[in-house]
Amino acid sequence: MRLSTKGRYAVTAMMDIALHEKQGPVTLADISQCQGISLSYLEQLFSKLRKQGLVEGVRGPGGGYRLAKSASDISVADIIQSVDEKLDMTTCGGKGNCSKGEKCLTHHLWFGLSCKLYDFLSGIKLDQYVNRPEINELVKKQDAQYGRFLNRSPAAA
Amino acid sequence: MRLSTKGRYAVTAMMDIALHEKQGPVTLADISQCQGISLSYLEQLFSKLRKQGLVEGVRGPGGGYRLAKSASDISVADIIQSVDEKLDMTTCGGKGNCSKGEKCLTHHLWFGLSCKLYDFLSGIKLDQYVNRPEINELVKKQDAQYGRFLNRSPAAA
DNA sequence: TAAATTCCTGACTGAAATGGTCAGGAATTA
DNA sequence: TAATTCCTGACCATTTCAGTCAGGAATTTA
Repeated sequence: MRLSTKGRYAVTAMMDIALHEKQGPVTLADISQCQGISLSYLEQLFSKLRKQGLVEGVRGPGGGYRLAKSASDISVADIIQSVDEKLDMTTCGGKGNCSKGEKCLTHHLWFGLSCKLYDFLSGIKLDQYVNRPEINELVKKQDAQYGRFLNRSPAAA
Repeated sequence: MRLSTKGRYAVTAMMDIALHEKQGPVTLADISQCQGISLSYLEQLFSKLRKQGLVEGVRGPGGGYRLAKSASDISVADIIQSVDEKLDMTTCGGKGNCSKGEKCLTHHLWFGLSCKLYDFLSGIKLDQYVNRPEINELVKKQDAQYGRFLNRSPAAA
């Protein structure tokens, strides 16, 4: 199992897109500036997110990334697994052959922990935060601050 | 937040001690052999666990490490925090000044996630696994396999 | 058609964390 | 005194993190 800032960057970026779904595709350049993440690093992360079918890219002016499924179908676990590989803490991958073909002493601990952690993170979907009033306040304020979506044609949405 | 194999090593080692509490102090050499963790690396981890008051060392022959509190008072969160620093996923340390003095877009997400994750891992105590029959089967089998606690004086316990 | 925009890919890099090695000292027991 | 075990600190190879750079492909707009 791995849970680092890499996964946090990915979730943060996905949140940014989810919060601006109505405005059409979101550019990585915007996310980079507003969330303080290097553009090239974002490109690496989105390459993985795209391959996992979480986002789709739109090229050309007015393009960017948009969610490939509904925000209610994208969980934190999905995102972290896309960039961080796995949420499994057993050494045996759940097979139970960790110690000379048998389960090691801590197999039950790690297996149970992995399952619960996965269930927990799977239960947190992007849309749970999109419609909160206090967050939408923040979104408006910060979009104005950075001048996002000012010269965008309405057709893009 | 960090959740890597380092924390898993620490929890695994603590579990080993908890499972052998009745036999007296457990040597790092035994843990190293049975759990497949480098002895010197264990020494580094236990230096931190000791400083956090989770274990106490007993020097000299017949020595080793024992739990400094009851197994029911030691959680997975305690152990991971001892070696891995923190279980906080916010960039601001919970202060809410992540974006120019205000909360960043994902503050609520990370703050809530950190709290829930901490509650979750805090709820898992070492003793939950010690008394399970299927685990005690494993312990006996593996202790025999490695010849643990054979030439130990009863006084040690 | 030309230019601008944006995604997309791959190679490369410095810094940090991981996981481990080694050497040696301190306390305790036999 | 000798053996055992904790304890400390320095050191090291490898991997991961996070970012840079260069350049190409698709698309839109002028």
